[in-house]
Amino acid sequence: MTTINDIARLANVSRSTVSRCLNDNGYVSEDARKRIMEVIEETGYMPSQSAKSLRTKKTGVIGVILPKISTETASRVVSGINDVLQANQYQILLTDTSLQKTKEIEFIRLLQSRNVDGIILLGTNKDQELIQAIDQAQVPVVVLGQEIPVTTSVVYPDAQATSHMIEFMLEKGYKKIGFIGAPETDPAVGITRKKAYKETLAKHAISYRDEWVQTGDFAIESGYEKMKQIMEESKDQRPDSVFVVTDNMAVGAIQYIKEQNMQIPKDIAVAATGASTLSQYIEPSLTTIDFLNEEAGATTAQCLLDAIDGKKARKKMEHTYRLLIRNSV
Amino acid sequence: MTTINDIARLANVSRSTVSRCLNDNGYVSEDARKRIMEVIEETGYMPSQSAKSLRTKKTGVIGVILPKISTETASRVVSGINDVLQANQYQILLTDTSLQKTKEIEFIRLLQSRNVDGIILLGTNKDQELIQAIDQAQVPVVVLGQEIPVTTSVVYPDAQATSHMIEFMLEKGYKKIGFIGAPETDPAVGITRKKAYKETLAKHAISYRDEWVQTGDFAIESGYEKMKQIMEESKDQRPDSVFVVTDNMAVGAIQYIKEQNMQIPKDIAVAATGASTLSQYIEPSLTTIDFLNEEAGATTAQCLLDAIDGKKARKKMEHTYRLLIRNSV
DNA sequence: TTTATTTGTGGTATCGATTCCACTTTCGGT
DNA sequence: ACCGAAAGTGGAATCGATACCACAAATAAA
Repeated sequence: MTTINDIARLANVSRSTVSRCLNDNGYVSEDARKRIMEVIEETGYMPSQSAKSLRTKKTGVIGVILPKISTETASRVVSGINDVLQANQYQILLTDTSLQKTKEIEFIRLLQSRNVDGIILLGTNKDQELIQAIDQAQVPVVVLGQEIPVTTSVVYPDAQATSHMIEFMLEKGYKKIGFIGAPETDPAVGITRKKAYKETLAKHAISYRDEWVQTGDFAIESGYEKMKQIMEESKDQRPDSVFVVTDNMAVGAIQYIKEQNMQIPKDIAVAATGASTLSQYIEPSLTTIDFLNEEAGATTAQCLLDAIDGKKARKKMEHTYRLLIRNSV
Repeated sequence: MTTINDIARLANVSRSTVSRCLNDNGYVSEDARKRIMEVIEETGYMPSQSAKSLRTKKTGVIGVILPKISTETASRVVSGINDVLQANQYQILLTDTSLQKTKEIEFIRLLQSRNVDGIILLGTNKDQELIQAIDQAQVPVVVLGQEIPVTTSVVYPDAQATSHMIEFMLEKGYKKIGFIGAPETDPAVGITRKKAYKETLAKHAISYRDEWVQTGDFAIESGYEKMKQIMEESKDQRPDSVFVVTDNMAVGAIQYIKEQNMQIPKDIAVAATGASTLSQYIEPSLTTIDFLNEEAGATTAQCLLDAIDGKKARKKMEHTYRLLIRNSV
């Protein structure tokens, strides 16, 4: 591997001059610059980032912690993050917790030892240990998807969007709205959305029925199971519609409903959250909440870059959303 | 930031001893080890990877070059890669070319300047410049998805699987099989699969008809367009089935067929490639080729690790596949 | 007891860059 | 013709680790 010393020797200058030339700071004569560039061209020299960042304390690398990469939401978010980072000459160091919460903390430490300039965490919980790890981090950390007090977080408008969708269903004439939620370990999805569902019903003086409400685990199969449970446990008084907190579970729910030879949305309407590709092409196409994941990722990345540049606002940013009205409601 | 020198000072030893202790090589007394560990615990010290890798020439980072991360195939492959790498203490440095071929070469250089220990490239072409860049790389490069002569490549059994699927269709009684392919810039998908289609027809003495064959651009919409073209250009003698080289385009094709009020597979059967989630839940569920992307990613990662360990076989590995027989054929 | 060998430790060079400082040369202004 | 500033360059310290080497102390073998 050729180093800056080789370049200096071949171009007959000192390595200080080469460095100055490459970083465009300080004075370098046209003559010297030309010779240096030629030698670099010939040798195909590339400066060692390890050496550079040892000296400058900057790596140009951002750590990203994901619950699961092979998920449409995650990969979309990463895509948005990447767009912004790449435009700013940063690269992504990827880690995947496989949904293990302890790994989130582990990776925050690992990434720091790898000298990343900042960390983006797709949040799945608000555990005290996690908050502490974030608080103690030596580099900026921005969280997407959960509101974390000690740092900047970009959150989805879970409450607002859920409420909006429920009201849309009410307007459409559905008054017996069921709900398939997620575990409370995930505050944003598990708690906030359910709370918004309940509150919106209350606001419109619609009674809440326990047997219409179930909690799934994000898997498509779980949507199927929970829908089945709702229907079986409420034979006397069935819901006329159901709001599901993820598209995937909604797909499972639809599968069950179809198997029972019921019509969507005539016999039972289904609304969901996520705007997955699948939601668009399933039969019937799903009315769902689009959280614009790429955009959210981009925003998060921009927040991190701002934080790195010292504009540490430690703010909470609520992202936008839109309702995709299709054929399931 | 606390460094190894701080630890040495606080534990009353030299930094050599701290290093030996941390890397478990050379002799360290129980007494010294205990003191060092205590100090490390107290300070939360983490060794700087920049310094470490400047010295050792190893970063523990693998560069991954993707055509597009927000794609089910890519994210699945990355998931498989990550499983293997994480188990071996490696991290992924992610880059995304947004399908620009020049960026592949750019990233090969960029990743090297970032001192990655190896590179995995999800191949989209076999251009001479790319092959040259791979050949000149200073670190092992393993390519997935295209056969590149100068290095180890893991390839999907495009020909075999396509042929298998066409024969399955023939057995089912479809003799007028159309084809929606991809551009020839992608040799594996664009050339190999089409060649296998033609050869399999020939083998069974079935004539090939130009107006039943179209080339799309991977997008769902393009599948729709190309299916439309086939149907409109062959009004006199329509195909009774079509093989599509990606699931997404098949989804588009199905959409068009449904719009024409034709039945699948009764009026026209559709077979595809990719085993996407979508293919499973669309109506009718797609008969498709599953290339087991996670597994392919894992295999590729393992090949790279082998290459890093000096077992540079420079071999071609053909991955497995399976046919998923569902309801569209 | 003497001689090897094992165990334990610190000193120092090194990896490949950046950056500050000192020094020389060139040049414009008076 | 002189002086001060700008332009151009190299030397040396530094970043935070590793690893080789020399050496001392403890232990084992003769």
